[in-house]
Amino acid sequence: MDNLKERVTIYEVAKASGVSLATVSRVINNSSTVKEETKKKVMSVIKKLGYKPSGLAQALATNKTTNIGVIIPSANYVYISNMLNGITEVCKNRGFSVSLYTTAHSREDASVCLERVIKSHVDGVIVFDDELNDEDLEIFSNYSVPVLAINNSINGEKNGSIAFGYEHLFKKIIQDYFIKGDKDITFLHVHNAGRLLRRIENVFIKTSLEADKEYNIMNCDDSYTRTYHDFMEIFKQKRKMYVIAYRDSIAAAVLNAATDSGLSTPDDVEVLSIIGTKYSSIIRPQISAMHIDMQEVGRRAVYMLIDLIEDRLFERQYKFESVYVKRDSTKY
Amino acid sequence: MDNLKERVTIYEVAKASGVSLATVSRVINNSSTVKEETKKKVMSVIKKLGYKPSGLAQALATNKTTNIGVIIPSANYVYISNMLNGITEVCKNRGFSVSLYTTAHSREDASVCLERVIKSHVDGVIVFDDELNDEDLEIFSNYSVPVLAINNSINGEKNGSIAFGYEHLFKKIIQDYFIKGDKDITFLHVHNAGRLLRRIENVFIKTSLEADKEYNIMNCDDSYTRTYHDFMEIFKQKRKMYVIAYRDSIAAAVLNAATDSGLSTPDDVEVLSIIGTKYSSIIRPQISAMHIDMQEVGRRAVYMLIDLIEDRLFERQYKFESVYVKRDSTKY
DNA sequence: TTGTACGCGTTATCAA
DNA sequence: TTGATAACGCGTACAA
Repeated sequence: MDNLKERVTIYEVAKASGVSLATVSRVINNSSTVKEETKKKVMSVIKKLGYKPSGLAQALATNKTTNIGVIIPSANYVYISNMLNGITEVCKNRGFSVSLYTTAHSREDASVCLERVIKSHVDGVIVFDDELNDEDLEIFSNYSVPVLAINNSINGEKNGSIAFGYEHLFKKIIQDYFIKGDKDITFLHVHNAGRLLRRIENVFIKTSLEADKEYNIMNCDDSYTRTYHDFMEIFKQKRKMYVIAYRDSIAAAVLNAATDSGLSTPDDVEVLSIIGTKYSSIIRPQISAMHIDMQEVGRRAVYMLIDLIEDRLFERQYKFESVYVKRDSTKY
Repeated sequence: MDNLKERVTIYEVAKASGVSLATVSRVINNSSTVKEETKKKVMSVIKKLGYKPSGLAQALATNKTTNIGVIIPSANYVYISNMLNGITEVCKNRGFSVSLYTTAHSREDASVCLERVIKSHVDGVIVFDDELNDEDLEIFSNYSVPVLAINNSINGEKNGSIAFGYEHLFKKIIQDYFIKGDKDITFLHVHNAGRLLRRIENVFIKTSLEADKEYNIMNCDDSYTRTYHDFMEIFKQKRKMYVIAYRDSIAAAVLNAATDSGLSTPDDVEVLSIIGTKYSSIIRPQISAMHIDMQEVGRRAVYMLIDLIEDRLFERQYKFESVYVKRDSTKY
């Protein structure tokens, strides 16, 4: 047991196989032609010594890390981990490794996070954190790090973006409900849940005003338990509601509270989830929700980013349109 | 807009502030004492030029990357993303970055994955993938990379491990049910779901034999939809079952199928989920499940790994005991 | 086909 | 308190 086994370097391989380190380098990179004989010899020495090139030194020499950074607010949400899975899948196939950075909704945090990404020399960054603004992201342009922004606008030569089409569909759902529905609509406002929610909230307000309808905005914690308890109270008084929730777990809190208060869905209480996941159809009653395949978003993001890195991304913008799946939590 | 802005190096900072690069290095590392005056000058130049030290070059020089690798089968499961969140949280506070590697249940994949981790020069690895065996993990010892294995045994000087206490509790639950329960128990066997499930399955078989009870093992896909459909068929014939599912979504599939087949829970159908998450209590009927706080596991893993890296981890083993929470999907 | 020598951006060990 | 200078492990012109 060598417990202080030092890393084998290219130099030792060279010495052991009686060639120069340049030749070893050629062998491991399959670059210029090396005589078959020496190649075999070198390879066998590499195997025998268990030599693995240092990614660090390679990166320093080539100015490429084959490492991409992923910035997310938190790894804790289902739709984010779906996306993460798509990202890691493609990265693995394309020979990139993934570095994870979370901002956790804190502004001070964000700048520290960005600094670290710069330091780490990633070849490119996928940003899925709409609390980061253009100014924040500009730092990447300053260090010429390509950025692919998901659900977040960004300008610059070396950047691309993936947009989510929620607003248009959302507006249609609301308008449709104004025509056919029989309840006031309550929008659950979550503090610090990102700009996407705020944008949708604005669409909600605008659409309501245009249709000359009553509407309610209600503050709500981003926690299943708290929301459940809040609605247990609310349902003591209000017995008819159409509630718009940001995510499935919040929607489930409302639905469970309704059921536990003896209300029926969708007759008394209707709930729409904005960001649907697989849990939309697992939870009963099944939740009507808007869906975007986040795993596919993750995959696409990597494809685009790699093209960006290799300077051949021509379509800088990509849009994922959401799909509305009506289930049992709403009438329409 | 400089769109080909080169990275500023320590050398340029030195030149611009009229000192040697050694002094600049001292300033950024707060190492040996630098005259306050020159220090200020250098710092202002650093700010003006927007200099950020290259993590790569630092790592090469110091042989420390402040980067840890995390190996997981997939990012797509709730309990894994919970753990991931704990990991990233602590890493951020301790100044480490996180590189994510997934094996996705494929053996060929695994070795490629391990190679990459070695190449990337991480200071340590957290392995949460119980399909990786000791032999696989030995590669890390060979390159003296400290490993913290979660739910996976590992030996060696530079290693630590976190174990999950599921078996003992599970055995008690089963034995208890044999005494009070009124149904045969069916264990859902998922192909390739890891050794944890296999271990628990073995406990199940052994406990059943000891108690001289009937038991059933049933093959099952790791998919909500498929399992749901399978059980819709099963419930046409069998009307009384106690089912043990690996995770919440599978448990939910059984429960929903039961409900949709007109069966009642827990009178007709009882379901136990082995790895409970927050969805255990969101899904209705609420799922009786065994729980381990995976976020805390993630945090602890990082603490232990960093201690390992810094050679001061004295308690090499840590065990998280699971807790059984009886909810509405079982009688006991 | 192979080897020499320099560069990548740092840290660290000497002297000064 | 500072400045040369040698590592760190590799890629790559250029020369041979």
